Amino acid sequence: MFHAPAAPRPKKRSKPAEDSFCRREEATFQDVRIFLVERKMGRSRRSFLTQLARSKGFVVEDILSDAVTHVVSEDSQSSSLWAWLKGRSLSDLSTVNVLDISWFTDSMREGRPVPVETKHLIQDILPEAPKAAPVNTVSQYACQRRTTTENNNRIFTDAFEVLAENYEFNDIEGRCLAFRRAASVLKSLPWAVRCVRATQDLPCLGEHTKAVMKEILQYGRSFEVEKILSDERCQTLKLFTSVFGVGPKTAEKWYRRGLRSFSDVLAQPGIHLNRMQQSGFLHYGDISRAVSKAEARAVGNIIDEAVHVITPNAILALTGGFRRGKDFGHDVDFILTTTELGKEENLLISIIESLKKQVSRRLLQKFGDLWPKKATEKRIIIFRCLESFDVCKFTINCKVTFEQHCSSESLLSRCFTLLMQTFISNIIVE
DNA sequence: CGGCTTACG
DNA sequence: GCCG
DNA sequence: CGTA
Repeated sequence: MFHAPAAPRPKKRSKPAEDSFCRREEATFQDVRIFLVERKMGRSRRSFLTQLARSKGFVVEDILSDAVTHVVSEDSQSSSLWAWLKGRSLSDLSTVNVLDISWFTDSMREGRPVPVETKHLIQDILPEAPKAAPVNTVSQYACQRRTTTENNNRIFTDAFEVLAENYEFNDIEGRCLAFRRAASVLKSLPWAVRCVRATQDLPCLGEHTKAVMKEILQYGRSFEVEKILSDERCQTLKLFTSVFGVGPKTAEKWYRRGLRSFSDVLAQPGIHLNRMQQSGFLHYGDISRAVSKAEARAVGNIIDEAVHVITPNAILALTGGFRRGKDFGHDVDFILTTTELGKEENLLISIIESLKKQVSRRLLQKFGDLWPKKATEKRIIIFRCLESFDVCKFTINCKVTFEQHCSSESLLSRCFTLLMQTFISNIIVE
């Protein structure tokens, strides 16, 4: 064990405690002026430590002023300490050493102020970066913003989307994009904008967008937007582009031919619809209708079955809007994960083949007498099948669309009868 | 003043 | 239109 | 050109 030295230490630099070194000019260490933070330390311990330090020739200040060089605290919760320090109107906090009690005890032990080391420092947790910055800082990049379920700024985003669409119809892509971005930023806010000043630090909002917002805040409507909405050409182009397979160019072409309605288009002898547009008209109602969460889950179950026949260990997870808690969506997103590298090879193709057969089988069971006369599988399109994505070792990003025409009301059949847009994305192997 | 996502059918 |  |  350790034993106390038999003889007292020959000569410590200790001074008699009763001597008063309270006065600065008599202290040994003139350039170190300590302030002890009472919080968490307590008044009695503070006064004890003050006396101790002064007895050893240290300067201890009673009040926190610009004269203080070393602030010592027992409160290791730096955020609250720094918040308190910032509240004391010191001229320059950055020149003050903010120290743990360990610096003080080390210094007492040594009988002199020990050099300040990193271990002694109580550092401010990123000078108000995590506290104040996120409150009104919104990334200019959509992928760095939260995707919210709520849109607290619909009055503005609806207006922006009208303007964006109008610029798109007029082939002004830049401005179109700008208004889409502005709408996207406002959609990401967890709060409703009440005055233009509140948009001060938001990205993608500039002179024009803010003017529109100001107008809406003031009058509840935008003159510019209303003018667009009342425009016949815009209305017609909007109608035409609502058909799957019909974009701004085709819509414009039809409009210029004098066509104004679907019947005009369908009755027009010279118009030949491509496959996409044929599907678009054929399934117009189904495509327009939202997909419910129950339908999304049902679609998931069906795909899940097919997946497990092929790769029993693979995991299919709902993602996208439904995973975020949305009740309705326009598509259904999944992430399919395989357990081993290589298992994803041809998986998507196999699943699609399997689903094709399953669709036929199920519909045959359910509508045996109708099959295959009325319910005919039309096609399966694989839109994308890529091997890329930095974040994963391997991914397949694939959009699968297949359609099935059938007129049943049942949930199961609706999964197949509506144009089932299933976004099987990111087949990930980690 | 130029750029504004990218790939596929 | 907004941004770098 | 249209879709995702």
